[in-house]
Amino acid sequence: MAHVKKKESKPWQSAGREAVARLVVRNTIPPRCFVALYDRDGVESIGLDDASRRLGVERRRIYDIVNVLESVGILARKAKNRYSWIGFGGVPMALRELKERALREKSGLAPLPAEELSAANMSDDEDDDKLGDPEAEREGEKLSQTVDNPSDMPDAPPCRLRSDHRKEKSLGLLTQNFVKLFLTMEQVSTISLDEAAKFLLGEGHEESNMRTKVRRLYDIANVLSSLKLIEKTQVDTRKPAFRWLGMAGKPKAENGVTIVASPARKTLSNKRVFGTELTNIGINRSQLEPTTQKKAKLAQGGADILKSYNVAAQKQPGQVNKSGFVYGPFHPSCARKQEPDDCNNVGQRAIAHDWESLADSFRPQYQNPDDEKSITLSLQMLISDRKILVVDCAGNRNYSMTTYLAEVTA
DNA sequence: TAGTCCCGCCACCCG
DNA sequence: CGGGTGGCGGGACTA
Repeated sequence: MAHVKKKESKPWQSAGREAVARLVVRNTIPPRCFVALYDRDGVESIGLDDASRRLGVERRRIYDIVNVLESVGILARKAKNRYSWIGFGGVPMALRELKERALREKSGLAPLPAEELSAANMSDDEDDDKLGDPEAEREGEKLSQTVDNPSDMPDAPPCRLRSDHRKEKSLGLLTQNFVKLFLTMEQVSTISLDEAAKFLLGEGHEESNMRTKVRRLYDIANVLSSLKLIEKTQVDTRKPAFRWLGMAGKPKAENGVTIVASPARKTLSNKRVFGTELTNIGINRSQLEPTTQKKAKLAQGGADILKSYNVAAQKQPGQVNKSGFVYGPFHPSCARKQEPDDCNNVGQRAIAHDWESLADSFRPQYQNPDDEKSITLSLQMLISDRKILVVDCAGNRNYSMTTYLAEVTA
């Protein structure tokens, strides 16, 4: 549709804008901040307004992030302005689903049941609920935004061309297609955004389309990088490429304890040799279907994807009852006001695995100044699946940092 | 200078 | 018509 935009340059956008001014105007957050905010116990429902307010960014930015997160199974849309948090437990199944679909697309097999609903046949709501739980799906019927057959003629063909066009260019679908590229390429371990754009755009694309697509891929890649699903590598001096990490980017020891990576080595220690991850399947990239054909096949809702694990993923074993913890001497009101890209104080579990950094940056305020002397935060962190226990130097008082951070960011 | 990505306009859709 | 959503591309910034 390529609407024509005539945007006047804002004064603060002019070439003479100072760097300081840009810092003030800057209105984005790293996606990891979003995840850091919500990836913990007790988070089940996410409001976009709430996210926008708590992260201090404009709503528009939230849309981009949640669309990508939804595409990889971390979020599920429940209703307008509301998402349910699935967490990283939802990623493996979402990836499996994507992989399976990519395989079927490649082999020309009949689509999965959910795929039989092409984007053209699917209402927005079905699409929205593709990652949702059964509860949300039932709710979806009430929230239906169907655009099918808006006319009064029962036999009239559905009129949805524009929405289809919009949908097929959606960031969510682009994310899934981008991920599928990783899941189906074999002979190369990395892919540049230019390459990805060419695959996703197909032949005969204009330069402007390419630029736009690459812009969007940057957006997506940044989110996926923050999730540690991919990592940026430098193929040559200028052209970066991205390598698939998959769930390998989320190290877990066999006993289920999250491995702590130090800030200095985390970018390396979290790596996994490409080609060994479960999600990397062997398909020659050259065998990828023509993009036009692929688009049609990819335009599916996948309403069955996460139904089964959605709820289960939110309640993982090994969790400690939150009520079993008591607050330490910290005052929960120590606000999380730091640099926009500093999310450590919001608490992270699976994205950064950077607990040491978290400990370093954690600066609690003490209700009683004497406590600061008596309680040295050695921050031994006993990490269960979703809990961090902060043990004081005496070793006899445990505080739930997760609980604490929940309060801080509330 | 190419790569990166912030930023917000505005089209689209629905109630 | 208003509000939610999000595609899109200009252009500032960075390496």
